Amino acid sequence: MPPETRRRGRPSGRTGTDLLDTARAVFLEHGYAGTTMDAIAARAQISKASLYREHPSKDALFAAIVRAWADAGRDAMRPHLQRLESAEDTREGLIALAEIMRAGILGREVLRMRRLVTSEAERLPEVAAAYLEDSWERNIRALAETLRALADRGRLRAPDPHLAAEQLTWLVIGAPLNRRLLAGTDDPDGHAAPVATAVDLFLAGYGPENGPLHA
Amino acid sequence: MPPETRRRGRPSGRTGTDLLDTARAVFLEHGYAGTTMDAIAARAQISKASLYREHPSKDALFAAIVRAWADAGRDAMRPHLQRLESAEDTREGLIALAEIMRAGILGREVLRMRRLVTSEAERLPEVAAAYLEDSWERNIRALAETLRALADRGRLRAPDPHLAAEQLTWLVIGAPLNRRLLAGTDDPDGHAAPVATAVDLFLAGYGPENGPLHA
DNA sequence: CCTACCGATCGGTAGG
DNA sequence: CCTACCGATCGGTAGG
Repeated sequence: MPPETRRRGRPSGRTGTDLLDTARAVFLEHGYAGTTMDAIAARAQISKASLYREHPSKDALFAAIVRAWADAGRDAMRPHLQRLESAEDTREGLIALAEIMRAGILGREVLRMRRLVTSEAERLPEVAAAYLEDSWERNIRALAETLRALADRGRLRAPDPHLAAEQLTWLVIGAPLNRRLLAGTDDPDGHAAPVATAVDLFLAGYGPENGPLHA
Repeated sequence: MPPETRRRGRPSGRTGTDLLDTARAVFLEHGYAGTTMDAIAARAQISKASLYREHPSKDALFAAIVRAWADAGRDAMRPHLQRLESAEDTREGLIALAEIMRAGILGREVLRMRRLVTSEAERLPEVAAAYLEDSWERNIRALAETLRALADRGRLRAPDPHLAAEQLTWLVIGAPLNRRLLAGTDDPDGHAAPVATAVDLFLAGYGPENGPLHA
């Protein structure tokens, strides 16, 4: 029997990052309280004792999952921001970006992760704070830098790029995110406003030759 | 012994609406999973058996609490919308309304209730849907009607008042709501943008003589 | 209306 | 001898 098959001295189940992915799936399916360490261990094909040796408690495991998730999502928007920055037509570039932001934030996994972190935010404030920073504030700042760059080239007028970035973001995702968080998962979001309506209001205030925001 | 003291034939603990208020407080303190029916019964000074006679399950009790809460919050914005509609200065009227919306939605109890409903939304979709309708969609529609009335009197230009109402709402509360939901409760929201920035972007698009939204 | 109690299952840890 | 892992079960508590 070849040593690869025997795997002597190597764990046969998932550990490390694989374990976190598996555990995340279980948490997303059943929620925090509904998830048992037994279920996670079973899914990962390790004993509970092994699970506890890697993560000393359920809370610690959850924190590790959120950290890994937020880490993986860091700078996820970078390439799309690059495309916006070099877009011929600023309005169309903004619409394309807005479409990607909306699809990303309203994705099932992202939505469920958000619900999970939010529901435990009071009990585990440092976990929620890290999530907020890595998967939100950081991306807002990146968008703000792109808006500043566009302003520098006369494509926009944005005296406060960070504020503008927040406003654009919430114009795009506020209503559908709220609906998805509170309505069941089944809503195909048929009656969501096109992202262009958000971009047009944004440009009414921040377009290069528009608006009393710069009076 | 006077009959008021004996209270013969009357339950000595809280029932009905009082019971729902008491139970809501316990849920808000400990979250759904962290709340036990024993704790609620004790706080309400009734036996667990009595509690189960009024509400056949923990889920049913929770549903009744959310329904009562959403019901109490219905039309909470009406008087403030009246004031906006008769405001001398539209911008200042919008700012005053925005201030009230923000304060209301970011209140501790409202925020905690929102977290609670959201976290159980997948398990109890009809509860979350009722909450969304009564304490959200309904208020958006009321705001939309006010905006339409202002447009009719030439104070605004709003071809789609419902869309405009949603956009104003999320410009005002999106960023601080997100931060409060994910950050601990301690944040005094020092670095929140003034509501006037939201109103000004809104007016850049919907002001009576502004913007390419009406080109 | 209450005390007492149930079947089951939880997060976490023992010895080997 | 070590690291990696297991079956079995602990004390407490959940909703009903």
